[in-house]
Amino acid sequence: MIDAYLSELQQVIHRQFCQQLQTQAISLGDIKFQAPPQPDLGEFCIPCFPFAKMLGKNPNEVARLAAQNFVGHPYIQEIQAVGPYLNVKVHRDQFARILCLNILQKQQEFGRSNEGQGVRVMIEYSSPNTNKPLHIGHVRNNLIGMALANIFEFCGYALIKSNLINDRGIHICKSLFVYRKWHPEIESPESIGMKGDHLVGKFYVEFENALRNEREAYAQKKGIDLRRFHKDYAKDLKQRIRDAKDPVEKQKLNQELQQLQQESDAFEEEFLANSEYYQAAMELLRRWEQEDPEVRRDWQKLDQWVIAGFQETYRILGCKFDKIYRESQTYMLGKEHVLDGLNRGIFYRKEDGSIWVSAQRLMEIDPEGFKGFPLKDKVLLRGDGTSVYITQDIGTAILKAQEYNLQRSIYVVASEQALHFKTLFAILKLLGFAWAPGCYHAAYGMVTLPKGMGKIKSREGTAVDADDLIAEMKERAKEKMTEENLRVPEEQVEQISLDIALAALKVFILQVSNEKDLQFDPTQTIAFTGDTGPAIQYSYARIQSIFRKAAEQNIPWPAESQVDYSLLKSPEEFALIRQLWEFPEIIKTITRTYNIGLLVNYLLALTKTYASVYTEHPVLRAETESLRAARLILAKATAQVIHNGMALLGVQVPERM
RNA sequence: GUCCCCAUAGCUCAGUUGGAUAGAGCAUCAGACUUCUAAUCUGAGGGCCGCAGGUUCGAAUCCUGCUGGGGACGCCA
Repeated sequence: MIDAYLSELQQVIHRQFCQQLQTQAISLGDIKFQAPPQPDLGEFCIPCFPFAKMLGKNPNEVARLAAQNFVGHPYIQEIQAVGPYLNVKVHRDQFARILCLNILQKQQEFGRSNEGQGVRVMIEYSSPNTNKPLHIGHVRNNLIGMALANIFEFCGYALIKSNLINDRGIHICKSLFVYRKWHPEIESPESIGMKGDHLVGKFYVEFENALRNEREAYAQKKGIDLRRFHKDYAKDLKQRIRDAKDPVEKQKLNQELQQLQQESDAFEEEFLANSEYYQAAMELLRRWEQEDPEVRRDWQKLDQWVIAGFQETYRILGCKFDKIYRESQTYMLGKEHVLDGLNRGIFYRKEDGSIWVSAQRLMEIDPEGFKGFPLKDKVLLRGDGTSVYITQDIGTAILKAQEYNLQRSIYVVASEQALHFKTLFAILKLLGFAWAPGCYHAAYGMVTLPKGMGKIKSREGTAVDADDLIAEMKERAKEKMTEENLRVPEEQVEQISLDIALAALKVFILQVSNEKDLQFDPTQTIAFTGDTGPAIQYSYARIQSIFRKAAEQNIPWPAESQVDYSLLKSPEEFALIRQLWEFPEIIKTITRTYNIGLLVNYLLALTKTYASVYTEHPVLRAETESLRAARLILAKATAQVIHNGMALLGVQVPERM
C-alpha cells in the first residue's frame, strides 16, 4: 500500500517533469524523493541538479518550470519550486491514513519486504575460542551478527545463522595444561560454584601468568632487559625516528629498531624452545592431533564446560544459531582441498613439505584488493601435515557452500582479520568456486578502554567480562525501577530489569558504526537516560499505559478506517507520521550498507519526536472524542514501529517499566 | 617500511547515493511534575567537520599529499 502510494507519486511527478520540460531524457528512476530539511517545505523533495545537467539548464529554472501548470492530483496538495528544489506537499490526512492503516493491518510484519526472495545468505558470527569466556568485544560481534541476521530475514532472504567454534589449537591446550597439571582435583565448574567458561578462562590466565614469570626469569638469567622488547619501547623509538631531523641520526635509529625486532624475535623463539610450560602445551597439542584418548577425554571435558557457559551467555543475549561448525571437524576438509589445489598446480610445496600459495597468485586473482601490498607467500599446511588457521577456514567455507548452496556468505569478524579474509576469499577464487565472490567480511572495530586505562586483554584477565557486565547493569536497572514507585508486578522485576539492561547495552553498542573502534568505559558502565535503549523502551511503555487507562475508562477502541486523520495536524504529530513512513526504507538500506546504526538512530529520533507529542498532545484528555480516536491510532502505530525496530535489534520492549 | 581503518561541539557519537542553515546525547545554565509513567519535555550557550591542495553548479562526504590515533603484515587463532 505504501509502495503503491510512493510509486503513484513518482509517476505523477515524472509525468510533470516530462511534460513541463518537454523532454524524454528523464526516466522514472531518476525521480528520487528526499526528505526536505524543514517540515513546512513539504513531505518530499526532488533536487533538480541532475536534470539541469541533463538538459543544459539552470537548476532553479528546471524546478520553476517543473512546478508550473500542475493540474492537481488526489494525493498531492501542491508542488512548489524553492530554488533548485521541487517540493511536494501531499494531502496530509490521506498520507496519515494510508500509513496508519498499513501499520495496524500488518502489525509485526510492517517493514517486512521480499527484496531478498530466493537469495540464500549465511551469516557467521560470534565464533568464540573455547579457552576463555566472552568479553565485551564478543558482545559487539554477537549483537552485530544477530541484528544483521534479523534484518536480512525480515527482507525476505533465506538466512542461515552459523557459529564456528574455534576449539583446537595451542591456546586451547594452554588451559588444558593448567587443568591437568595444577587443578586435576576439580570435578566440575558447579562443584566449585563457577560458570564453566569462567573456570577455563581462569586456567588460561594462570598459564599466561606462569609463562610470563618463566620468561622474566629466563631473561634475567641471560642478562636481558625485557623492557627493551616491550611494545611501548618500540613505539617510543618509532616516535623518535619520526622526530629526528638529521638523516644520519634517523638511519641510526632505524637500524636500532630493526635490530631490536630481530633480537626480540630471536629471544622469544629461544625462550619458547626452552620454556617448560610452553613445550608442555605443545606436547598436548601434538597428542591431541594424534587423537591421544586421554588428552581427547580431558579436552572434551573442558570443551563441554566452556560450551555450557557460552550457551548461558547466548541465552541471555538472545543469540541463536541454525548451524554450529567446529574447527576440529572442518580442518580435515580444508586439508583435502589444499592438497587438491597442490595437485592442480595452484599451490606449491616447499622442501620441508609445507604447502604454500604464492603472493603472485593472490595478486593475480584480486589485483585491486592486494594493490600495493608487499604480500608474502602464505602457508596453508605445515610440513608435518598439521593444519593452520586458514586451513580450517577453507574447509569451513566449502562445507557451508556445499550444505546450503549459498549466494552470499557473510563473516562477522573483527577488522584486525581483514587481511586473513582477503586472502581466504582470494584462495577460494583460485580454487575456482563459483560462489567465492559472494563472500563478504563484515568487519568491526575494536572495543577500547578510555585513555589511561590500558587495553582489553583476555590473556591478562583485564577484559570486561560479558556476564559480569550484564549482571551489573541489571542490578542498576532494578535499583532505578524500585527507586520511586514500582509499576511492574513483583514476579516480573527480574525479567524486566534484564530487558532494560540489555536494551541499554545493545543500543549503546549498535549505535556506533561497525568500522569504528568503540570506546567503552567500564567504570561508568552505560547510562539509562538520554539517547539510550531504555529511553526507547520508555516511550513504548508509556504508550501501553495509555491503552490500559483507556480500557479502564471503558473507552472503545476506534476502528482505524473510520478515524478522521485530518485532526492529526499539529507539527509534532505530523513530524511523527512523516518519520513512521521512513521505517521500511531504513530496513532495506541496511541489507545494502550493513549499517545497523541507521536503525538505532532512527528509533532514537522517532522516540524523541514521540516524547514531545506525548507531552504536548494528550490522548485521553483530547478535546474531542474524534481527536482522541485519531491519537489512539497514532500511538498504536508508533508503538508498533518501535516494537518492530527493537525486535530487529534483538531488544524486548516491556509493557511497563 | 608497506597496506587497511579512523579524525565532526568540552566528552561519547550520528550524518544513506555528494544537495537547502552540519545534528543528537552527556556535561553546563535557565524553566516545566495536584496531569496518559519526569528513564521525560521546553529553551540557551557551545563548530576553520585534523591540516593543505584538487574535482564539482555544490564537499563533513569523492581524489592527492601531510599530521595524529588504532590495526595488520605469524608454520597464533
